[in-house]
Amino acid sequence: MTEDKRDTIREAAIRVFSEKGFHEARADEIARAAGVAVGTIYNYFKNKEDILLDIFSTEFTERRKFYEELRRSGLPVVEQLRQILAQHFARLNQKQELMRVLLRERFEAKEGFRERLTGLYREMAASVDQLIRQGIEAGWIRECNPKIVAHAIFGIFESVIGCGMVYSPKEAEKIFRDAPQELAELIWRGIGTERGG
Amino acid sequence: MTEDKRDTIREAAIRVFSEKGFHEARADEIARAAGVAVGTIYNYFKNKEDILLDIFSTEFTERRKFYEELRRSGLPVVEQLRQILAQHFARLNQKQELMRVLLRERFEAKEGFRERLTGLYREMAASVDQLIRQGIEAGWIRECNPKIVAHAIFGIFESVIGCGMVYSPKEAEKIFRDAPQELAELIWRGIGTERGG
Amino acid sequence: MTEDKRDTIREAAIRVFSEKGFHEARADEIARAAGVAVGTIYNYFKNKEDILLDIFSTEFTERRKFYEELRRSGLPVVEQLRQILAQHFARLNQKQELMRVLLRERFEAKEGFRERLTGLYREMAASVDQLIRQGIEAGWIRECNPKIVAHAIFGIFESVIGCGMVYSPKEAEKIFRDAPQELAELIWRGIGTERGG
Amino acid sequence: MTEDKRDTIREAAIRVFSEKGFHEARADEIARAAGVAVGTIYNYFKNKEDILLDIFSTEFTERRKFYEELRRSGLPVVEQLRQILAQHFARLNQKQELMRVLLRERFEAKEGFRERLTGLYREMAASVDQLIRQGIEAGWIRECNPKIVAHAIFGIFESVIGCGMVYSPKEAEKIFRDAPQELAELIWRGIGTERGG
DNA sequence: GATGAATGAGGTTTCATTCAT
DNA sequence: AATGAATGAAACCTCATTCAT
Repeated sequence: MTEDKRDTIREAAIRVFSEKGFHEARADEIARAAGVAVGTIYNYFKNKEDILLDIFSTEFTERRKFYEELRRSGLPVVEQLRQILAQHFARLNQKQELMRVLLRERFEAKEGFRERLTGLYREMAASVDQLIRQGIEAGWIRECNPKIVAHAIFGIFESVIGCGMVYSPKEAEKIFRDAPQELAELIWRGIGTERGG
Repeated sequence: MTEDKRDTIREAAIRVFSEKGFHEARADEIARAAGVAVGTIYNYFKNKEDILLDIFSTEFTERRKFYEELRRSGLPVVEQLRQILAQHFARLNQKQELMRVLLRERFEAKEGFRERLTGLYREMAASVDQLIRQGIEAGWIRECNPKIVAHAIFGIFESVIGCGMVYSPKEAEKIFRDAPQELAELIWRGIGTERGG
Repeated sequence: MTEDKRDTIREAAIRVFSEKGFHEARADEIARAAGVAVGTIYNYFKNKEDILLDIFSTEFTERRKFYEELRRSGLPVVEQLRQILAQHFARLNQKQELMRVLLRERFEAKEGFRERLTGLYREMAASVDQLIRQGIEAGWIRECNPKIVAHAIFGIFESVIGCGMVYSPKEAEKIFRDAPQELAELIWRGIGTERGG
Repeated sequence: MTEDKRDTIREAAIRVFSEKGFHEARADEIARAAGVAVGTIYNYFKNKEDILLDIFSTEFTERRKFYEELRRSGLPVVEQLRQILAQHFARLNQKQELMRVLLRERFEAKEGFRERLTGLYREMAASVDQLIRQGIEAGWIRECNPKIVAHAIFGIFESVIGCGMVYSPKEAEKIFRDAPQELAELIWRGIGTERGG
């Protein structure tokens, strides 16, 4: 099946981008990592940037789906937020390479390309923003600027990836293990009301 | 004076890197922005990477100095942390372009280069880490993993820059204005004990 | 076949190097001479220097093979030397451009590169050196310092190329025609014993 | 005195050219070797090429003077040739760096520049050529093509320099010591008549 | 006359992308 | 659909030369 090959290439690209960064990643390295010829990449993607965009939109499509399901779930707001945190921390562990790529290349600057990335980003933040608003209305979350706080929460997620790139694998492993609890605690205390969290 | 020229070039590079990102920034664009010829850049810097490294180490040297002065100040730990937050938020506003560069290029991956950057990063995080430990001992900060929390705090700072890059200038301005209070609040609630903060 | 292309590029480079000298030869000129794009050169050679090295080692490999065959031929020493002279003079005519390159660039000085060239050179001289020693033992060649004389013989060969570069083509042609006899005579008288040569 | 400075620079250039070759020699390296600023070089020489040309013409002017004095000396032809050999071998030892430069850069190819160098070269060869003709007429030198032989003699001189560049300093020293006798012998036997040499 | 910081033309090399097989 | 050799635009950087001091 043809979608298979596209996936293979994307996954290979994630590994290479994660290792070298988008700009230092060479097309033939991605090809080698994917076990195909360079030319094959261009049968499935318009160009290198297109792979990166696909990585982002694949991930963000999944997230969007998750947010929508959550929204339709009818669960209490606090529980929804709790699940978002849980979900994010889980992915940080399971998909470290992907997360590195998303973290690093999120501000990729080429004309027209960045707009699409930031668009995806804004949309994702908006979901959390909305949830926070509802939490405030419901009295579970203290009065705050939901947009700023939503981004701060993502900033906290990203700090974990950052640690993973800055410390030795051994130290990083410890951090990855403890971060979910630590940071969920930080966030809940940070945004909850006295009766909430 | 010759240090002037080096500064001029570094400042110009910050503007261009901030706009285009390190990899998309062309040497002659930096030169034009600095009002010098391309060759002149290379009289002051070994290569393009060397400029980026200089940007980081100039900034991080300043930060280190600030941390050290603070440490020697004898101020209570909470006050020290408060000043660090204040200082960081102030810089976020005053030096947006510089902060963008630091945020974006912090994981630049070229062999040997990344090690130096991450070294600077670790060192900076260690200062805050230590402060948190002292805060815990003094009973102003709740029991937590200081390393993880230190990085989370930087993640929160960075989320502001991220906002600045994702939203329109007008929206960004609002965010930059409100973020310091909002996020200081988030952090204090997040890490303080009941009696602290 | 892919070896074809490498050969084509090497031959083109010989023509350009011979005309302009290694340093004045531009990569795109070599490409044009080879009828390929610049990039193609770098699919077959690491860099410009690598082409030059390849020119030398291709030629010197051939020479070495010739010397070895001769050595195994069981021919009398004098006959072997005679054939070496004949062979060299023949090549001076047939491969003037190549010989110019070998003459000119033989002392190319870049770190690590020169060592490889001079190594090839020493080896070639050693073959003749050894032959001269045998000739002395056999009584066909007068007592002399074989190493110095071996190099002198190569110096004599090279003087022909030098002529070819210093005089007009018409004059050069005459020189190339007469040099073999003239110089073989010079050499035999110079090194032979009364009964030898 | 101003001629002093010009000499200083030329001598420094000889050292650097001899070490690195003309093309790899940097202007500021020459300046450093001469103990002057780069700019100073250009007060005395039009450009880098001009220094090389000056090296050649200084040397060749001296040689020409030597040849002319010899010609006017009224010495027998054989003695004149003997002195030329002696003189050349002496210089090989005393001015090794200079000789290396002359050997290496003699075919330097830049348009218009090479013509001037080869002109100097032809002229020098012509002197020996003429001497050989006289030697033939006088019956001291065997019938031969004087132009070819003249160049061969220079080729033999040059082979000594070549040795000096190819072998270790220790080996080279031995060669330099023995070469004059060895090669004078080679030349005399090579070109002399039975009663001559 | 001496200086050396500034200049900028130009060369080597890389690497994303194409396209004939 | 897959291949990978060929392409050539484009970027970094060098370094001979200049000229204001």
